[in-house]
Amino acid sequence: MNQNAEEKIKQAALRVFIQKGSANCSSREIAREAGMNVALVNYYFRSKSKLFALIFETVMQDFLKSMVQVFSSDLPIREKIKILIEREFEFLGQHPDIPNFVLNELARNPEAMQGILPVLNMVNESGVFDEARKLQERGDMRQMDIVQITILIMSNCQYPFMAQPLMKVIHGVSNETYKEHLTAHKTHAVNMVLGYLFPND
Amino acid sequence: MNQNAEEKIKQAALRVFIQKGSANCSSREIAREAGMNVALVNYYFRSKSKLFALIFETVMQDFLKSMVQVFSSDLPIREKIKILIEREFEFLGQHPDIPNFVLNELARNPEAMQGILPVLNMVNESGVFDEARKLQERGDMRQMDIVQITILIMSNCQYPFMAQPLMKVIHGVSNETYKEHLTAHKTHAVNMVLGYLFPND
DNA sequence: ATCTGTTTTAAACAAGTGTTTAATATTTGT
DNA sequence: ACAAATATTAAACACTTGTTTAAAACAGAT
Repeated sequence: MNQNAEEKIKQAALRVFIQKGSANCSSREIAREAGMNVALVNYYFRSKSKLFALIFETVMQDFLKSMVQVFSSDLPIREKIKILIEREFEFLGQHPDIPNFVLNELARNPEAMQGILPVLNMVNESGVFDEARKLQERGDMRQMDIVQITILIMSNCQYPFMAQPLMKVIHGVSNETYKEHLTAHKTHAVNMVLGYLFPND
Repeated sequence: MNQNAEEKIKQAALRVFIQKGSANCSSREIAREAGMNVALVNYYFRSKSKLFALIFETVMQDFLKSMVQVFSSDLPIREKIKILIEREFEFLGQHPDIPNFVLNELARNPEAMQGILPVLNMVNESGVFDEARKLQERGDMRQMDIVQITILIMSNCQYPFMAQPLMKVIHGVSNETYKEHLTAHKTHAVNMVLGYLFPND
């Protein structure tokens, strides 16, 4: 049960932290979810905040891993963005509450950012930003700050998943039909974003 | 100091709840922020959860008020959407952390939705959804489920504000330059959304 | 000035929080 | 088999939580 216990606690912490947030859950709840004693949580991870920092980094890595993978490929940038959006929708289909979790934690305790700087550097180092800038200089891509392009893409990928509880109550749709809306929305997101970023096509 | 105290507590609660979330703050913190005793919070509002429900409803009303106002006007729907997006950006510029607050609370404790159903009905009763459906039948607007149109618009309005902490650390920009990006982004949101919803223009 | 109702406070309550300690159980190496 | 190291537990620590209680301060009316 050696590594098993540590891993069980990690997975329990992942579930509980994402579902409830770092502040709205207790160490005992994580231990209970893992089927273990409270003291064991601190035995392996020293403190609740250290455990959270670890989980948060893990989530950010999973969150950005497939993104960087797409960026590092040598596809034309149109394809990169298309695949990026499609992968994002696929990933978020399986982990729909991660964007809310990440943005909320970042908004509420800004110190959480310190631990994820190396993870975020992977994105910068992929060179995708420079690539886009070159395309813009050639006039193949709409003149638009890279920051805003990032916002544009992520808005149309992440928000649809984050807004599920709100949309369900506004339009009175079930979980299943909203999932159908999400898969249909993927196409709209791809077409709209690509159409706007590359108006010459 | 009669009504003054009650109002002071409400405003303090609004600030604290939005900044920290309903779970990550204490009644004593709200009382301290209002310059008063803890017991007074419960004297006026019975319990922390009742106070939160009240604040949450207030926020949702402010959040949707200007939206419904635009919907109820008799402008052409293109103009409605344009003005809607611009107002949304203006509103969020002054209350940038409300979307995160709302979506997070809705995601974490779904019972919070019960109290806001009447507020949300204002949107349905504005008739804007029916109006869009008629335009679609005439072929003047892209065939697209109303749910997805809602998602499309709100994504490009709200997410840019929600993602500020993440974007700041990804691109290493300051608060001021990000604000400039946001105002510039408003134009992109309007043009892209309108261009996609009304491809015949 | 006294009575009445309202507002405000300090103090206490039980329950839950993160964390530590010291004792017990279990595995590991020899 | 025994000893050392590791894993796990129950119990306690001081502290914060939401809420209640009973007393005090305050107001307005008579």
